[in-house]
Amino acid sequence: MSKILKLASWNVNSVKARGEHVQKYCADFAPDILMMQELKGETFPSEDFKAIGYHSVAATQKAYNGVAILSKNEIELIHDRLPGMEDDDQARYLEANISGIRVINIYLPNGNPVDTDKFPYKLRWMDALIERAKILRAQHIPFLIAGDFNIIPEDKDCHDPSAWRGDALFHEESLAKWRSLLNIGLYDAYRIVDGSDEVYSFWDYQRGAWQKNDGIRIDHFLLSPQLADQMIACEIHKEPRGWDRPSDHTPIALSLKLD
DNA sequence: ATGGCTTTATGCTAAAGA
Repeated sequence: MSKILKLASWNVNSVKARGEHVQKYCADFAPDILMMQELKGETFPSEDFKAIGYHSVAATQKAYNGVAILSKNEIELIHDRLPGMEDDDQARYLEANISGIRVINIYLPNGNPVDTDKFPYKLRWMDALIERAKILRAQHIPFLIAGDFNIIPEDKDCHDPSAWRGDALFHEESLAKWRSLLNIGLYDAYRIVDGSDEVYSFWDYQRGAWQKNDGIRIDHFLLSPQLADQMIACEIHKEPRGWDRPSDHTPIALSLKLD
């Protein structure tokens, strides 16, 4: 009898400001694992999630960044910073074993403006992620990388490609690193089933972007080959973006068949 | 007129997000 594991990833844009939304999402969708990014606070409200049946691990810092994993099953923390970026003081990486799977939650640097140090930092971070993924592939560990990648993979992943040319999210150098990551043998879960076009995961708060569906797909699940075989579904849950005082991102969800 | 956000913080302006 096989079991289904439901995972989701969501950039919440402050876990403090979005506490009720996260609780509602957990009640509605009941993910076994929820990965969150942009917690934006030094403390993580683990007790609030324990009260609804979730273990949690978090990497936090004051005001910026921050990532957390919630799980109904036990979590074995492996790394709370990206190997190869030991000097990085930004909270952007968690790696853990859950239910026999290596789960990696990332908040990949934005990289804008591209004429500042922020862009090379993004590229360096991606290089380290590629190296980490190569090691896990070589060890034949079934793993997935989920989170806010701050990468628009292709033209069809944004409403208006011309508006994003040269941006760090759509820059040739960023996309080259993205392709290197895929070429290790990872699969963009949303495209395994060739998910619908004009479905995005982020809409800017400004210029009526949500109302016009002027969005971008930058939140992703990358799967190692074995997990790609076990995938049942991958979909973007648009509803939370329409809630009152929402995050500017909406969750992406993945269902896996476990042996 | 049209579209002028949202969050955090040694706070009342600035920085960051994307």
